[in-house]
Parts: sequence; structure tokens; C-alpha cells
Amino acid sequence: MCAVDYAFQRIGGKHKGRVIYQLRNGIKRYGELRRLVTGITAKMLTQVLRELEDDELITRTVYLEVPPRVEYELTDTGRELLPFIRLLADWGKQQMEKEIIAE
Amino acid sequence: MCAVDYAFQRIGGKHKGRVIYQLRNGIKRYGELRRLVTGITAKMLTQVLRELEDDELITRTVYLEVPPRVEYELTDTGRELLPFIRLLADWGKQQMEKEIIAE
DNA sequence: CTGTATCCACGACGATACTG
DNA sequence: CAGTATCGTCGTGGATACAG
Repeated sequence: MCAVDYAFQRIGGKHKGRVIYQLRNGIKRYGELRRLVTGITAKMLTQVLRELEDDELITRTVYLEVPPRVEYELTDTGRELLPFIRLLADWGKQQMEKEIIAE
Repeated sequence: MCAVDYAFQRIGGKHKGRVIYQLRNGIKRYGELRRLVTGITAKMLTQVLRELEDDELITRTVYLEVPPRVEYELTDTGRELLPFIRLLADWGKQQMEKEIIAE
């Protein structure tokens, strides 16, 4: 398989990029992510987080408290993706601005 | 909308990344792309190329010859994505090597 | 608060046949 | 050579209700 393909499988999908992006500055809780990643449903957030965890791009830490607390954080491998996500975000931002000017 | 989201919409999907990647060194013909982007069908290649063209990431040049010749090339905007695709490819490659070692 | 379970719609994608 | 047309499948992702 091709490396580009492989990478897209691991960070592709509708929300994965944004979840990783929101974890760029460190630990976030489930509820925080749900608010930050606008438009995502609980089901999808859970699914994305599980996939990222299986891929060892994030860690999941459960605190046995009441109310329960679960924290997510990028692994080293996950952090390696940040420059790439940032580049993409910058490009996207520029393009969006161009479109606004064009209209 | 978020810039990361926006960017993913423009380069997401199963084959877009690879098509852009194959155009990294300049002009390619339809048939070349079909061979280089393994596993893609004619329909999907056409669709991807049209979308990239609409997005102004590539140009499409038709030569009225027999047999017909159609060439595709990245635009400046499209070329701006190359560092990003390369980064992604490098990361994917490293990860794939890790997996092989792990097994 | 942090999830699961179920059901379902929709669009991406593929296979195949055909065309200028 | 470079596509288009048609039909079908499959998985992603959404809505809603429920649970530890």
C-alpha cells in the first residue's frame, strides 16, 4: 500500500483532523472536545476517539470519580501529526479568505 | 466553518491525496494517472480530477488530436499542498515501517 | 459526565457496458 | 485515448433513546 493512502486512512474521515487539532495544546476532557468540535455527535466523537486510541495517536485516561472524568491526550506519534495539521489549517484559512475576497 | 474541516473537504476522500501526489513532478496524462494511482477506476479518477479542477487545484488541457490527449497539472494553489502531502507521506512511511518491525 | 444501543438515510465508491 | 452512463453495494455518519 501507498504511504499517502495509509496516512489518509489514519487521519481521514469527517472529524479526525479536528479532534487531533483540538488536542494540540494538551489534555482535553470528553465534554470539552464535544463543545470544541462543533457539529459532532456523541456517537461519532466516541468512535473517533476509539479509533485514534487503537491507532495509538491518543491516550485515554479514566478517573474513577463521581461524576466520571475521562481525559484524552496526544501520544508522541500523534504529536508528530501536528505540523501537518497546522499546515493544512493555514492553507485552509488562506483559501477561505481568498474566497471571501472573490465574492 | 473551521479551516481544518474546509481543507479536509478539498483534499479528503479516498484518492485525492494520491492524485495530487502523482502530479508533484509536473504534467501527467489521464492514462498515466490511471496507472499510477493503483486501484482507482476510470469513473473515480474522472470524478476526482473534475473536483480538483473545480477547486482550482489542477488545470485540465485538452488537445484536439487523434487519439485525444488530455493533460493535468497542479495550479499554484495545488502546489502549495505539496509540502503537506510530502509530510503526510513521510509520516505514513515511518508508521508503516514501525508496524513491520512490531510484527 | 461519559458514554452505548439501535435504527436508518445518504453519498461515496465500485463494476460493467458503452461512446466520441 | 479519454472518457460517460447506469446500476448496485457498502460504510460512514446522523437521530434518538437509554445507561453506568
